[in-house]
Amino acid sequence: MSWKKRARDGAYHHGNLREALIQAARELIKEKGPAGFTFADAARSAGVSPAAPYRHFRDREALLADVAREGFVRFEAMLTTGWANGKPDALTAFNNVGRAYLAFARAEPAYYAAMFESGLPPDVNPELRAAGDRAFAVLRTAADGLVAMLPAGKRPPALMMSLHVWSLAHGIASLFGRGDAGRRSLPMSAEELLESAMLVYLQGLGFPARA
Amino acid sequence: MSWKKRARDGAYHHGNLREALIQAARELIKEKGPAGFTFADAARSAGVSPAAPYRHFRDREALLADVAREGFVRFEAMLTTGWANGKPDALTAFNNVGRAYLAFARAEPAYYAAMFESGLPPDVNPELRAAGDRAFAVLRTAADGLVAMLPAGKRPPALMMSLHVWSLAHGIASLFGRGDAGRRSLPMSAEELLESAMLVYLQGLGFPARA
DNA sequence: TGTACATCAGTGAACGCGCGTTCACTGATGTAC
DNA sequence: TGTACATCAGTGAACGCGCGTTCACTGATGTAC
Repeated sequence: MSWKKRARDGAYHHGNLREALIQAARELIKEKGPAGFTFADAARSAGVSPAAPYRHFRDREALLADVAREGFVRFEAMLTTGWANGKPDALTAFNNVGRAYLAFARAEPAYYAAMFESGLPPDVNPELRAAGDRAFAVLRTAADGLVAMLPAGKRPPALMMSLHVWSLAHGIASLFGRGDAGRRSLPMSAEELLESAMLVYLQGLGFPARA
Repeated sequence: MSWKKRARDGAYHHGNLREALIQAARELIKEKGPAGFTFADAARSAGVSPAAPYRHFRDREALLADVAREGFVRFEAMLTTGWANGKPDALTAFNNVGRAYLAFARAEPAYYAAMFESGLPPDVNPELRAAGDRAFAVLRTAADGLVAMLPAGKRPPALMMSLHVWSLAHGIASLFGRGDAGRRSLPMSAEELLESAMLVYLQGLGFPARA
C-alpha cells in the first residue's frame, strides 16, 4: 500500500508530471471535449497542486498543443503500419491507410479532437506543424506508390489524390466515425462508407476494382 | 440621436432580444470559436443585463442550439438554391449543391461551427435534428435526380452517394475551406479540390465527364 | 375613448464558485570536491 | 565515501476576475370592460 503510494509519488516527482498531465488532458478531452477541460482540472486529475503545471507548460494552449503533437506522432505510426511498406500491393496498402485513419479516429477520440477540433492553429508551434506534416506524408507516399501502377500518360497528381482521401476520411470520421458519443447515426458503418467511397473514387481514376 | 437610441431600445424591448442574442452569439463564435463565448458575453454584446437572456433561453447550450438550428435552415436554403430544381441538368445541379455547401461554410463560419463543431449532440432537441435532416434531404434529392440518369441496372444507391459527398464536402470545408483564420493552406482552392474530387467520383460511378 | 389591471421583458444587485496566475517556500535530487 | 551546496520540481496560500444564476423589482405593453 504505502509502497504503491510511494512509487506513484516518486514517479510524479521527477520527469513524469509532464506526461501525466498529457494523460490527464486526454482523459478530460475524451469526457468533455477539447474545450471542456481547464489547466486546474488537469492538475487535479494528475494529483498535483494547481501551480505545478506551470513548470511544464506555459499555459493551457501549450498543453493542448502537446497533446495534439503527440497525437500526430501516434497517428503517423498507425498510418505507417496500415501502409505496411506498400505490401502486399499498392492498392491494398492505400486502402489500408484509409482504414487506419478511421481506426485511429475511433480508437483515440481525444487525440483526434485535440488534433483537428480544438481550434488550435496548426502552426501554433513548429513541432506541431511538423508532426502533422509527417502524418500527411504517409498518405502521400501511399498515393505515390499507387499512382506508379498506372501507365505514364494516365497518372493523376498524387498530392491531389492524397488531399481528396484525407478530406473524405476526415469528413467521415468527424461526422460519423467517432469513438465518443453524440454523433450522427448511419445505415452503414463509417468503415463501409469510406471503403465504398474509395472504391468508387479509385475506379474513377482508372484503377481496377480489385487488386 | 435620441430617436435612434429610442428605436434601438424599443427594438430590444419587445420581441427582438431573442434574435439579437443569436446575432451576438454568431459574432462571438466567429471571433473566438463555439467554445469561446459565454452567456454573459452574449448579453453584454446585445447591450442587455446578464439576467436578460434567461427570459429566452434556458442556458448557454439552448442558445447555441438555436444558432445551429437557424444555421441549418439557412444552409438548407443555400443548398436548395444551388440545386435549382435540377436545372439545367441533374449533373450540373448535383455539382452546384456541392459548391453551395462549400460556399456556405466559407461565408458563414459561425453558423457552420455551431452546426458541426460545437460539440452539440444533433438531437439535443427535435427542431435541431429536423433542421439538419432537411438540409441533408436537399443533397439526397439532388442525388436521386442524378441516379435517375443512369440505366436501371447501373444505379448506385442515392443515399450512399449523398453520404459520400456530404463527408467529402464537410472534410474539405473543415480542413481547408473556412472563412475564418487558422486553417491549413493548400496548393489549390477548396472549391477546386471539391470539384476535382467529385469529377473523379462521378466518373467512378459511370457518369459522363461532362453533362 | 378612457381607465384599471394583468402580463411580461428586462434591471441591477447580489451570491458562491472555480479559474488562472503569482509568490515565497520546501524538500528531494544531482554535483563538486 | 562523505559532506556542502546548487538546482529544480512541486507546494499551498493567496489574489482578482468573470461567470452562471437568483431575486425582488420596475416600467412598458396588452386587455377587459
